[in-house]
Amino acid sequence: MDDQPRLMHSHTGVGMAGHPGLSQHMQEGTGGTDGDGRKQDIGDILQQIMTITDQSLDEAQARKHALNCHRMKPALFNVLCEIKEKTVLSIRGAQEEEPPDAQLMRLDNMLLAEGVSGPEKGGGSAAAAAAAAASGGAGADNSAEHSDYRAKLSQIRQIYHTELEKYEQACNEFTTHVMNLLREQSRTRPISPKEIERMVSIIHRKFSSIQMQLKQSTCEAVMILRSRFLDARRKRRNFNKQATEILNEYFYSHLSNPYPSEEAKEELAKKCAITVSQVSNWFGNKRIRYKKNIGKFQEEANMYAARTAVNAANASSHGSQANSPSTPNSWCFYSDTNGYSFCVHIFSLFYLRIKSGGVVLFCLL
DNA sequence: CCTTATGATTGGCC
DNA sequence: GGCCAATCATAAGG
Repeated sequence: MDDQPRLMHSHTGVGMAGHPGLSQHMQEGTGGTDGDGRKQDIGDILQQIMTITDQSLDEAQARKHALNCHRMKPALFNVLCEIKEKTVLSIRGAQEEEPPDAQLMRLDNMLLAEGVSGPEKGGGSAAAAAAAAASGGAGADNSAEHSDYRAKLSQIRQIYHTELEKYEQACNEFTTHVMNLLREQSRTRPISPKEIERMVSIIHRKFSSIQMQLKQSTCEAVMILRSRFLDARRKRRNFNKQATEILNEYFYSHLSNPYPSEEAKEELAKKCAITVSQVSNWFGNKRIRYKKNIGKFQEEANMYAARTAVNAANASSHGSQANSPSTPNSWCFYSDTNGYSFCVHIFSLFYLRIKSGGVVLFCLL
């Protein structure tokens, strides 16, 4: 009963900080009993604060309890929370909404693509596909390397997941700890739930930045692993003979304009079991190397021209042929040192004599 | 082991 | 973004 008016009084005093009467009292220092009493109060509070550490725990608890139980406490607390929110939260509240981090998304996508962060699967299909592509579709002979690669990848994966779990656990622990602490303090300090929320989001942001570092280093590890095991340049494999023949056939039958369209590239890629970019690489290399030394490729050019001619002949004589028109088994191809190419049909008396990419003779034996 | 062949990469150009 | 030219790095052959 004695407490309440004093509290009310001091509250009013705070609320009327700009009141001339109050400042006058402060400046006067000495004088009226009213001013003295207030000064006494402030002095008391200061004294209490200064000696708070000297108090016994029980005493402090009792004081705290008394404070918490005060009738005006909730109302005052709400007012303080409101003021705090208006002054502090409104300033920083605006830029709370953070856009989804592009860098983080990239890392996530990569980890998913490499089969590190996604669901467990037989070695990561994307990586396996990349490996198969890098090996020129040949496969089989480097399966040992692949299993080694997969083992290393799953090792990275395991480390990544345990670390991630550790971080998450630590984050949760820390969050609940801080929340409990703030909740506890919110009974005596003006801490609104919104502020607790804010603090939690700050903690989460801190931890997610740590997580991002983990993701980054995991990505780096995967990249190093990839470059070690799957770098196509290091693990170059020649295309198989059939693929090379298909590509050469196209090249020499389009020698005047050896630039396959995107569709043609896709078709060739499918036929050769290689990627479209490998087809592009092949044609790029072929064009430049052919141009550099046409003489060297003359023989090859003749041979493929002969094949094309034979195919055309076959097509026209037999109508449409279902079985592999590119390399008819019944034809044999030869070339001599003069740059002539021959192809002989084993059941007939025809042969082709070819030079410089064109059919010179087509005659009976 | 040296040379050649060949698929991939890189930097510059348009 | 495709192409060229130079280059790299490995495969293959002798």
